[in-house]
Amino acid sequence: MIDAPQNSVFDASGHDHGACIHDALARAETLCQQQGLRLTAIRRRVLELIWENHRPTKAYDLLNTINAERGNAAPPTVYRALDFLLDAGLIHKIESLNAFIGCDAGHGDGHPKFLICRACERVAEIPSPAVDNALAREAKRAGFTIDHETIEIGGTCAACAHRG
Amino acid sequence: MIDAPQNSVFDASGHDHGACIHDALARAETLCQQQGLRLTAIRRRVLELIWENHRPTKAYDLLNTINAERGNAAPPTVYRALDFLLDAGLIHKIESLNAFIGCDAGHGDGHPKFLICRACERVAEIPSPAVDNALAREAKRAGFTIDHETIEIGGTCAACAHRG
DNA sequence: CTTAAAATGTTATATACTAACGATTGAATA
DNA sequence: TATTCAATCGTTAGTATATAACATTTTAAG
Ligand SMILES: [Zn+2]
Ligand SMILES: [Zn+2]
Ligand SMILES: [Zn+2]
Ligand SMILES: [Zn+2]
Repeated sequence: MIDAPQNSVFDASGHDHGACIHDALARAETLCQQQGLRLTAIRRRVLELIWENHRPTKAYDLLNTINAERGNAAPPTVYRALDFLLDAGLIHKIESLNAFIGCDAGHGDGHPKFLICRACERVAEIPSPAVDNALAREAKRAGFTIDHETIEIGGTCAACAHRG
Repeated sequence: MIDAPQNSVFDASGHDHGACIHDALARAETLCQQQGLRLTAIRRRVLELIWENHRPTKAYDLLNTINAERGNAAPPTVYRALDFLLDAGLIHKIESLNAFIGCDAGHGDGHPKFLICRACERVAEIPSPAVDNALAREAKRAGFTIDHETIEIGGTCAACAHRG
């Protein structure tokens, strides 16, 4: 029997989730300060909820939580916060799930790419210069100028495959 | 001044659209015969409308057209046809647009990949073994088993860039 | 302070999709 | 050919996702 690979992007062992959330928010604070953006209470709370979940999170789930806490949120409340966080690069939208996930900067210099496990719903944001380069070549061949890439790979992570 | 490249996947010059639609439907008929699938009137008409449009087409636009023609279509009418066509591999869903486009078999042996021009809304389905291989390597590194790939590249096609 | 821009509250609506169930069609087979 | 059973379709209703429009509040700058 073979163990799931260590160092897998899906490997959650040794994940201190409290620190994970804290770090993500600290990064957000820093980025907003640097860029002169305002991480208001709502925006911060939405980002925090997404990181607490640490999975692709639906807008209306956020809405329900916010409403339970503050009682007066309508869809625009959440969608505006999400738009801000998207523009700031603090979250990504997973188009194939209509859901949002915190950016862990895993895309590096390139475009974001996601491995999405359908079993555990976890998502890994992976860098891949090789993929970016291959796509850049294809685009060039077609005379196409790339603005944005949606790359979402669905399947099964090592832990879930191992688990059966 | 540089002309847009010929042979671009976006190059529509010399495109006989009547023949294009006809060929797509003929391919669909053949495939369904081979696979024992039933290309019913509704399914055929939905596929035809998508090819007539030759752009990512929204479910409710199809619904409105069908309703104008037959008067009695509800959302399930169209969504069932779309599900059938998706399962048969005759169309693809563009997740980032919530829209559907005819499969021109451009994905070859690999997973479908799309270049999507935001200016003219045209879509090119491109093969790219290099991209597939690079993604396969990334997945293997993570111990991840791929089921499905959503690869949608947004930007500007050569003709639109050339046009200004 | 005053003021203008940004952010939020609020209501309403648009768009995308699915569940459930009965009616119809059509291919297989008795 | 009559039976029958599964696939397809019609219909109603409801859920899920997202945005438009405008009023009010908050914030930062002058
Ligand atoms: Zn975490
Ligand atoms: Zn998993
Ligand atoms: Zn055509
Ligand atoms: Zn174009």
